[in-house]
Amino acid sequence: MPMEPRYDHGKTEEKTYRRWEESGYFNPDNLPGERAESFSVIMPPPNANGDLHVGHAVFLTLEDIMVRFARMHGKRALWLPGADHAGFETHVVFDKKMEKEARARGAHYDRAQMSREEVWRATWDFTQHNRTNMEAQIRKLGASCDWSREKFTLDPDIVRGTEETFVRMYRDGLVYRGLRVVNWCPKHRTAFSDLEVKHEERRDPLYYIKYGPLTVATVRPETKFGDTALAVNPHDERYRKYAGKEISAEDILGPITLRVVADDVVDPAFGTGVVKVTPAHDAADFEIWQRHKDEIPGPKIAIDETGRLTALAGPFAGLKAEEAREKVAEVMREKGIIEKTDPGYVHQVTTCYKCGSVLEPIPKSQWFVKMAPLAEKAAEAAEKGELTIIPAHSKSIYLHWLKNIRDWNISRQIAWGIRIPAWFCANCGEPNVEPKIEKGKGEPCAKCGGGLYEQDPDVFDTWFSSAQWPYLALGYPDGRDYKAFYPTDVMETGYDILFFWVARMVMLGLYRTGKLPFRTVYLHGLVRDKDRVKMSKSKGNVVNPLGVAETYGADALRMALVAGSTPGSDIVISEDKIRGYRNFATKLWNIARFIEMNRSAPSAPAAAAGADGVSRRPELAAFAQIKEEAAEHLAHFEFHLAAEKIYHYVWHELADKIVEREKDVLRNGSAAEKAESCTLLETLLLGSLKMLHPFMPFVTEEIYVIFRPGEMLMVAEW
RNA sequence: GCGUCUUUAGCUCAGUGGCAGAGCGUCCCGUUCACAUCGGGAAGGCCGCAGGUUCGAUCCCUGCAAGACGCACCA
Repeated sequence: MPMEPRYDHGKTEEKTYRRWEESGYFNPDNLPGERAESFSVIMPPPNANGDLHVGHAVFLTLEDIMVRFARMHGKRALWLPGADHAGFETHVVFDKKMEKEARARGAHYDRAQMSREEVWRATWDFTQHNRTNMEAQIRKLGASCDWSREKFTLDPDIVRGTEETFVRMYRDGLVYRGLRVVNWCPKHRTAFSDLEVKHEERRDPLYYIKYGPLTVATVRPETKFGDTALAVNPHDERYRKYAGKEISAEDILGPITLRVVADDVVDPAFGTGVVKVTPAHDAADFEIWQRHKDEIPGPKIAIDETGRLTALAGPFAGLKAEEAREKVAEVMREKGIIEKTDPGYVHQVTTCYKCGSVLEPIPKSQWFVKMAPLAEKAAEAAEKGELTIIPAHSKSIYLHWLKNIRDWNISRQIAWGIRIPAWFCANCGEPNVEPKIEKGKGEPCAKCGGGLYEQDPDVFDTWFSSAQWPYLALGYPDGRDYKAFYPTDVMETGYDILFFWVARMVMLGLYRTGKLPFRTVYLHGLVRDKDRVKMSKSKGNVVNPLGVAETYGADALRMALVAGSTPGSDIVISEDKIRGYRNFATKLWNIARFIEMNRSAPSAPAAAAGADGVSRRPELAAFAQIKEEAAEHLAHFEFHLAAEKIYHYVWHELADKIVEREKDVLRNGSAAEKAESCTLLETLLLGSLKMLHPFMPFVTEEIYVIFRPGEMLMVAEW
């Protein structure tokens, strides 16, 4: 049957994927032949809260290339797919969806009107629906992952494993309950880890406020209702006489008395060299209090969880902190307490990475992971070279972070996630991680002897369970897959989650399994448009990978994402580039069509007849050279170099030179010459298809089956 | 403040211690040919700047400049 004059990806991609999937070869257990060596990659589970975006297409392409290459090299290749419940991320997406739906009904959505169980159930349904949708999208891009092993991050065994890790870490002293000033978002009403905050530059007035004989410079006069002390540097001659003494002052709500403590963190050169200590609303001040607990009072809550001033603020109670600022300053000015105001002070504020709200530091008891011992081992693995990070410079970024690490707050005040398996005594509030608790009853409380408990309402930071994904998804500790495929070979993901995810997987993997979860980390960049602008929905410059795959074919998109993109640097993509690779698929199709027409022409002798003469042809040696170089590039994770080399060979060598040269032979040569020519071209074509298959799996498979009916390129030898 | 990266053709990016590359764009020519989703050809570069190492540097080293990003409790 002659080949279609045009390659129509729309007609064939879905069919081809189905053929792969039905073959069962995505599952390493079903692969043909003896396969002693295994190769495993865990897919970063996409968030089950929306459509795939082009960033997903990047990692699906790169990982698929690795896996297909390994599979074609006779390895037991496993690529384990998953879906992420994505705790807080999904919480936010879900809220937006509910708000939108409520607005459409002319109603108002209020999460507080729903019980925890209702929220959970609705979010569950939402993610399961998205998950199905997402799986179909992953298939469209040609990902050869083993669907029979697919995991969800809330599968019972994952939840159990995560809880177990928490309990073990608690016993080992690596998890503790601590009262800290946390990063609190007054809009989302939850705390965040230090990674989830953004620092933003602001220009605000700096108020110089009189405290009796001393003056303090601050940008937040509204926090003064939470003041419990003043602090100066112990070496500051100007204030030595005040250190350790109390000062009295006329303040906004009447006279106050504050003790002045001496502390090294105070920079004599900044402002007046005197700091007001507000332990409830500033992390640094909280630490000053911790160092001077015997001398000064602890946190006084002047701002609540909604970001409004409390009763401590007297007439200002109920105002949002930012609204109150200038009002408080105004009254102080009237009372002559403000010495001066410097209007243009540039400083950093921490904001919510999701909504941009200025975060309100407030003191809360949360669960923290003690990072230093974990980080030390994670750093050591990279320093010793047991863990390779690509690109190499990422290693210094990784190490820099690990060496300056702070403890990790893993408590989140939302419903969607894995609930923390900790209990508080109903009587005295003492936290307890150990007792066997059924329906709130357990062993007597160690502190007060009570036997009734309430479970911590908080859930884990999603990254706490994600950090355990490689070994939990493989069935640690007893699973067959864990034994066969752990440690995995490569972790391929974006550089933007090096700390969030990669470093933490290394830490918890080492902690729990004693082994690195992967030997190599490959980091890809962010996708940008052709003007180098980061893609975002609000800018309207997003490339929808499914739309592109629809228009130009998944193969074209894949090549466009790989070619010209070096590891760790951002990926620039444009429609022109994608179109270029669509043209390449067409070119390949036409090369094949030309060869196919000639070999099946009535006058053509059987191709095999010319085989003897072909083996000596210089084109074969040249091809072998190209193939070796491409393999070398792939082995070194230089996907872009391999892609370009193969592209260049197929178009500018095979098509432009070899095929053109052979045309003459095919028209005018003897029967033997024609046969040799056919064999040569077919050999080079099939070899090229194999080389190219990991990059452009659909079109190559589609052509291959025409030449080798009944066979499958996916499991051919590379 | 600490750290990382980038700087190469009009644009977006590869690359190499020994004549500087691709895609797109531009210009010219070409469809009875596998392919106009194509072919042939052309123009276009102080490889950011200044030093150093070297027989030789776009590449290695140092400094500088510009830009991007990450980390960070100066109120």
